Amino acid sequence: MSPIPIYEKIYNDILDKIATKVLEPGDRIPSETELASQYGVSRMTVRQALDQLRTQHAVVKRRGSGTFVALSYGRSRRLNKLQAFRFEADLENANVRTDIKFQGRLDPPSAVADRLGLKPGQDAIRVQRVRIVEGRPAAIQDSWLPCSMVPQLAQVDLIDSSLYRTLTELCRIRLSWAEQEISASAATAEQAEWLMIKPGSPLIATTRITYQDSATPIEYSHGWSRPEFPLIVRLDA
Amino acid sequence: MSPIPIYEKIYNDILDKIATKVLEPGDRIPSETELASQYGVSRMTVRQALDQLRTQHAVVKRRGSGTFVALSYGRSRRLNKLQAFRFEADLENANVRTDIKFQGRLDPPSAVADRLGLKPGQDAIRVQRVRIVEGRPAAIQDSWLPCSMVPQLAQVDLIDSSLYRTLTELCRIRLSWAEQEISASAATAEQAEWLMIKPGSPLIATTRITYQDSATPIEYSHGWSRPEFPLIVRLDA
DNA sequence: GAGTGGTCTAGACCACATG
DNA sequence: ATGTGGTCTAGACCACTCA
Repeated sequence: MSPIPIYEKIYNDILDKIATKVLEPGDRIPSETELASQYGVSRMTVRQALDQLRTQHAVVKRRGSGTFVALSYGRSRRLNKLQAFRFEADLENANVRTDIKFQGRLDPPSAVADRLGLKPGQDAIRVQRVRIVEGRPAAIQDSWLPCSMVPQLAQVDLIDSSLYRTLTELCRIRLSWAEQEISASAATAEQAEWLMIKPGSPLIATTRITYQDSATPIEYSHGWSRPEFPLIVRLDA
Repeated sequence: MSPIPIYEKIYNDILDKIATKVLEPGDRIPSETELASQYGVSRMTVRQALDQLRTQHAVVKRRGSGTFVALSYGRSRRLNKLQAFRFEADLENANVRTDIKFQGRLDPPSAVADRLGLKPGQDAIRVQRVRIVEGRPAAIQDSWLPCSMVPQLAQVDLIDSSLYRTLTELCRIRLSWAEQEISASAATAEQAEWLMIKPGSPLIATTRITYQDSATPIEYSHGWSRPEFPLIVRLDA
């Protein structure tokens, strides 16, 4: 069997057609039977591709009527995908710079060791960054990772200053899921200085644990963003 | 064919077994082949049930090894489900009271009319509430709804003070999905008074549009919560 | 009535994990 | 070597929508 499943190919083909505007929001896509004969596969295989598209809200199915490109596709999947970890992902056309405040190996505080499941004596790597959008400081990101899993991270230059890209591309680590807590806080003196705002100003405060697989934490991080950079979440019934 | 699909029954059966601790986190559930013969159905039907469970993170599949009850099931699906709209949903054992500050029919400001897709002259209903948890004010919720869709809402008593329950149970409206923007803000004088905090204190600020179906808005709302009541989001690869 | 998606069958071969 | 889940087939009948 070919290395990539057929339904994956069908899925990608349709996603491409949406991205390149061959299929536009509201358009009907070929019926399941039609796609099956086009690709020379059985209908169940086509359905597998369409199910995947539906889960991601790329298409909407209407029984008796057809399958349609979702109206809102392209917007509104900001935070539900792990991809959103890349700070840049939501700011595609923006000019993003990064100021690395600290990067190195440390004995982690106990709160960090707990979240990462580290035993006493095991080191962690801390990466502390300020993200700058269009010349203005926008967010502070403070990440901790188990040293044993990514030893090289203590010295290496981050690809594009992106921890996400460095982990996936350089360290070959597959990020799987994350739990993120979102709150608000008043800027401390240091945060205020880094973000060029007044101490006490409200900030979006996030805490995140990212997992490699169902239960192995790979990153524990805190973030503080200026309110002009809100998070967007899509909720489903 | 029976009114409810077979895979739905299998799905519910397994979910029940998890809820009643017959199956505990980490346990292996019967193999697909085994379930197929137990229920007297084909394997594809069983897979449909299991896929549904996996999408909801109730189970984890491991190729060559089996299907297992997820370790974290029960926690961590807080904000991803529309059900989370019920303010109480995340505070199950907490004592929640509600102070209704305003409930009635109004000519909506243009920002509200825009989001709800109202034409000039069409009224809206505003419901402004303060949620009180364990005797302490926790959040302000300010909702706007199209009067034409829920005219009775102007006078009726909210079921349990829950807009979510009133809409679904009394108005028979099926909420479908929502887009929520999360930011932070400093408490105004009025907000500070209602929440019994100091003016200028940081608050979690949310803006939400809830839809009845793929594109019909039914609610536009703002919320301000004290930071002690963070939101939790699960992100997937 | 013709076409669509929803459900379901009874098989098959494969890649992978574990003993 | 055995058993698991991953992929796939070539059909089938049903419920629904729309012309």
